[in-house]
Amino acid sequence: MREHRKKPNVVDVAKAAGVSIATVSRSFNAPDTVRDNVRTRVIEIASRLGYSPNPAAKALRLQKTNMMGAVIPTLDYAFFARLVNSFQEALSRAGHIAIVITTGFDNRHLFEKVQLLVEHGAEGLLLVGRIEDVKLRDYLVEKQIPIVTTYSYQADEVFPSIGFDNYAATQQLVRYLLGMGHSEITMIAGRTAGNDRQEARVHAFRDTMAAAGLGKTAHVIEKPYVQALSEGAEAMRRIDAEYPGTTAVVCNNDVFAVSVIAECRKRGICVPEDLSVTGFDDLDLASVLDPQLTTIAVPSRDMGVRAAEALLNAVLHRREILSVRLETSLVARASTAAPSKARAAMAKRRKNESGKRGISDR
Amino acid sequence: MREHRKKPNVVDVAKAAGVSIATVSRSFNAPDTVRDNVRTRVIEIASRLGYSPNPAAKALRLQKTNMMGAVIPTLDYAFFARLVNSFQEALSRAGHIAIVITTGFDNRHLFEKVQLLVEHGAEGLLLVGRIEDVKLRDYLVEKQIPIVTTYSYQADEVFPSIGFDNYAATQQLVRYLLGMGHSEITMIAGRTAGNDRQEARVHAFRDTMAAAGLGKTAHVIEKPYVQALSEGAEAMRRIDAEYPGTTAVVCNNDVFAVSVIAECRKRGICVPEDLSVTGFDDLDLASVLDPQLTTIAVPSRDMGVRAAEALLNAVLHRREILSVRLETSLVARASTAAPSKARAAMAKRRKNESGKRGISDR
DNA sequence: CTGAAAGCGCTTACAG
DNA sequence: CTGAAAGCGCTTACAG
Repeated sequence: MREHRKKPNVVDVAKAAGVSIATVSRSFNAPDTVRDNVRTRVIEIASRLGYSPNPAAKALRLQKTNMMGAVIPTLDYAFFARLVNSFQEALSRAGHIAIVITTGFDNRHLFEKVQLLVEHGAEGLLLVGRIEDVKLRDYLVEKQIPIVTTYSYQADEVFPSIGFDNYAATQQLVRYLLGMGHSEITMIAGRTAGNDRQEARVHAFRDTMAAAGLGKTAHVIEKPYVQALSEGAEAMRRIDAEYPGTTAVVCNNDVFAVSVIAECRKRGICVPEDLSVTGFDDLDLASVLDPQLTTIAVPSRDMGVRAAEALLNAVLHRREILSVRLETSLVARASTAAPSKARAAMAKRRKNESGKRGISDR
Repeated sequence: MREHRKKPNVVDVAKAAGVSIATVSRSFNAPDTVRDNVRTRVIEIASRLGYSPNPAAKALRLQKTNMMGAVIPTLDYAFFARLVNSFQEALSRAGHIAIVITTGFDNRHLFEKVQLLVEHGAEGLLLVGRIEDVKLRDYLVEKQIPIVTTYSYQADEVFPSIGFDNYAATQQLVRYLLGMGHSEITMIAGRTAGNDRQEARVHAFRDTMAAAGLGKTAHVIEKPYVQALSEGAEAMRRIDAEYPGTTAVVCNNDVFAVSVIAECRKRGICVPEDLSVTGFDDLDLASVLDPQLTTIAVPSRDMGVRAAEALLNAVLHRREILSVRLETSLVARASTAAPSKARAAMAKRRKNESGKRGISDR
């Protein structure tokens, strides 16, 4: 007996209550302009009929959807899940709602995804990282949609960013390792193509090593972010084979680091005695691993909340969105230590050899 | 010079192209009913003007928003993030989009959250777990919104569910431990109040232990899901103090398990030699921990995809949503082993004592 | 192939 | 305090 009743609208409620549709509307949206007993009856009847306002009609009339969009690489990586979670929470506190879509780290379709959100009514947009696609940039400027890019802070950009300085964070980390006495370091980076955050970190790494006269013993292995849990291990095997003098591995996310540490365990390499390992992001798990992970703490929650607030202010009060540079911090834990004598010696030997052979990683 | 141009609509495009608004609309929505050169020009002009259809107007006219809602406890737990991720991916493949909202594990406001989604245009809903709130149940029935509850499979429910059998999964796990020789086991459960999944697992645990004549040495500690990473450790400290005869700890999620293992390390308790530990969910990290975690693999991705498909079929083709019972599997890894002799002896001693003292956990 | 017109369900200025 | 009416921006049956 599943009859398909048409859902009731203002007209139905008005008829049932013996008032005009204006009064029905006002009973909900301007309660104090309606006589008490009338309002009470209208609301009573509306709820009995199972009335709820049609969102599309309301949005059309009010020119307001109360929805913000977020396009992110994936929710399967805790960092982004956390970002979206705080974004969404902050929005819903203001009666707004988040519509979210993922790119799967494939920015070729970023434009499409953005359009999809806009065509579904997003009034503002949270994106991740710098927008490289020129057509997308034009589109966003043209449409004048409030937008904030998160993750990387960048001055002098058309679009406001709420993020942190990836270069500085990596620099701090590398200097920390150098200070401990490491001289041959390998970075496991995500894909740098079209990814300003990874690019910045790779540059910071190379620059900092070069400044210390260690340009020759600064290696970079690029790995996709997807399947990070197996890619890290795979990278570790390459390090063992190609850069055995490495005494510290700088991973550009915590998941790579976890994977590297697991692989080390398998191979009998002790962390941090034989090899120091660092992560990036400071996911919750970083502090329960064995050894606990030295990493960069990144304000993911803060980014989400601030992005939400900025977009709300833009949409609600026409307020301009200002870029914000948030701080990161180096969290020194147990996965890093001074290189052991033996390893250091090996590193030195290696360094000389590769110097002779003129090996470079560029 | 940020003039605020009104965004162009069909009328603007029509004027600019010298056609009627009907032709503009048709150029996009029924291209082959418009003469080639006319259509080309219209589309050209539309894109030059930066036209894109107003989502609210379209939704109102078509009575279709192409949006599905998901209300979940949080995105900060990998299990739910994964669920939503696959849900959202499957939806967007069909040109639909997900709007998501979290409850923060507080189901008191579930009804509000559901309403928020509906009032923003959700045409179908993914929920987690059994719906206890009677008013919410009435509301959903009244509104006839396609809905699927995920996580727990339940026959004989008004609302279709796509999930698995929590009771059976836990039963399998406990039997596995019993088969190894464990006789005193403690379960760390999430809050059972208003949570059918936790309830089912606690029941399965008690029943299975009782059936083995071990009702007296089956302990349950209830902990909130939030901050699972510290709650697990806290629970472990209680186990050490209150149930020292415990030789196996059954954690109702992997994060509890990780936390327990970390606490054990701190206290010099060897896993699995001194203590077996199991998880639930089989998060990615379960296989890179040390020791690797014995856990229950749960089809979170599959749930998300199937929920999306079911809702799409319901909305697009009026197809009825059928409940689906998915399989879980026990993944036996290194965090479980037979109890050591010494521990077993201690467990036995403990058991006798508590038997004498008539201690029970009910 | 194209256009004029109706109507989706609201809210609100205007009039009373 | 209340109602009649306009209009938000679309799509589509109808007529030509």
